Amino acid sequence: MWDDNSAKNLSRRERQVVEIVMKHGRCTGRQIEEELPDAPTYSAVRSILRLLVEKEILLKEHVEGRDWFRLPVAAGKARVKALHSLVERFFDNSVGEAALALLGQRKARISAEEAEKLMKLIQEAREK
Amino acid sequence: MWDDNSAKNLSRRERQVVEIVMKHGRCTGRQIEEELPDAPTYSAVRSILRLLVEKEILLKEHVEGRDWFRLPVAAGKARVKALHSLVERFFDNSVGEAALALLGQRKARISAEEAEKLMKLIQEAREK
DNA sequence: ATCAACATGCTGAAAAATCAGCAAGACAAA
DNA sequence: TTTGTCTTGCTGATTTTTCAGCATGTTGAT
Repeated sequence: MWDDNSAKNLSRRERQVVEIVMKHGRCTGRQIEEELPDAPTYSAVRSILRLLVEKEILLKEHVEGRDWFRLPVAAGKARVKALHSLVERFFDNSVGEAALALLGQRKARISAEEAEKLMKLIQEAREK
Repeated sequence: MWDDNSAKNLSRRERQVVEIVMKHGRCTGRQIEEELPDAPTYSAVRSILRLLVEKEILLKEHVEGRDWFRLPVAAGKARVKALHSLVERFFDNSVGEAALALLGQRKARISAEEAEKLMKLIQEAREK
């Protein structure tokens, strides 16, 4: 299910960094430094990033004198993968149950546009 | 949002163990040893379990001469928590986006009953 | 009661992860 | 050019995690 480069085998800090990158799509080292809980020095952040790039878990692009880090796969794919894994592990592969849990949260708020798209998806996913 | 006992701050091995426990609801040390990738000795597994219990991330029940480990919260709550965490981490807290990703999967199939409930939830979550 | 086959907790060593300091490169302004 | 501010990679020390060995406790069969 998960190969060795997968998020499953990352250390705590590595995981935190990858999650930040996932959230934004792409980040600079400084951005990560800001968002990291109990942030260490920028040097330390760079060390972790260097490791992650070496392991090919992130890739680095040098643009206008700055390094940008992002996932080798499209962010969208990575997210879907994470979601899929969670549904498998905790919801016995039931997309419906997971969706219910997700939208059933009291503070769940979605835009009108999203609501419309969701309605359409539900119709499509509905078993005939 | 997350206190120090949260899954967010677990080390690699700790996380792996907690995930196995989550999957089964409750396990013995031997079960965990079996399912752990690159499993170390049983002693090592016990050490990790001892740590997790100490941190109150798992709790231990002694039944018929064996220790059983499980989550302190009910499985249902743990699921919602995991889902919530994923939405926070990967979807920038957007329930709508996560729901779209979830239901947008090609193989997503839901029952008519679920579809109905979901429609209702969407109406409720929709921003006026 | 004795033995074998388990289970368990503790301990300290080994390995991995984390981190700050430092030197150096790029760039812009003075 | 010189200065100041940003960037980056590397290094090795510190801290955390991981692990196996060992002593002890429990269970159940003979």
